[in-house]
Amino acid sequence: MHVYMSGCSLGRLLVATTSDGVVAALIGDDAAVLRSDLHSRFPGTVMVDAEPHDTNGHVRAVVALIEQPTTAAPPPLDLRGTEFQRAVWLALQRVPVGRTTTYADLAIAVGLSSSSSRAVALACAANPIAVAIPCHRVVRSDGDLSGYRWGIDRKRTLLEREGARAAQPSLF
DNA sequence: GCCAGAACTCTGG
DNA sequence: CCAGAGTTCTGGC
Repeated sequence: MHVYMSGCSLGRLLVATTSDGVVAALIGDDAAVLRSDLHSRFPGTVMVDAEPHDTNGHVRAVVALIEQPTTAAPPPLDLRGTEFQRAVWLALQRVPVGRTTTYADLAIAVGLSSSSSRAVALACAANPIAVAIPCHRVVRSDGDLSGYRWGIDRKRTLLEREGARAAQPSLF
C-alpha cells in the first residue's frame, strides 16, 4: 500500500493506493491524525511512503473529484470492507453528481427495508474513500444534512460545489 | 469471549 | 415521544 500526503481546498488529504486502485482517501486538518486513522482502518498492512510524485495519477484524480466534481472522472477503487458495506458503497456510486439520496432509499437499494437505514448510515460512516464514494450525497429524509465523518461543513461545501438542489428543501 | 450500548436514521404506535 | 429494525464496533465484565 502506497501512501501519499497532499492538500486540497478542504484541508489535508491522505491518499492510499494499491495496484488495484485507491484504497483510502482521508480528509482532515492534521497529517499525523490522518496517518493514525489509516493505520486503525488497515491494521497490519505495510505502508510505504510514496514520493509526492503520483506515478499512476490516482492522487490527481482524487483531488480533481474534490475540486471539480462535475467534470472529473473517478479513479479505480479497491474497496476493502464487509459484504454489506461494499453493497452500500456500490449503491452510493450510482448517485449522480448534483443529486442527493436518503439513508432509507439506500437501504431499499441494497435490498433491506427502509427501517434499516441506521445500518446504512453506519456503513457510510465506515467509508474509507472520501468523495470518490459520495457519502456526502446522503441526507436525512427530512432534508437535514445530518452528520458527516469528515465534518459537516465539508459535506455542505461539497454539495454546494456540485450544485445539489435537494439538500435545502425549505430554501425556496 | 460475551453482552450491552452507541453510531451520519426512519417509521409507526 | 418512544421503541424497534439491522449492522458493526467498543468497552465492561
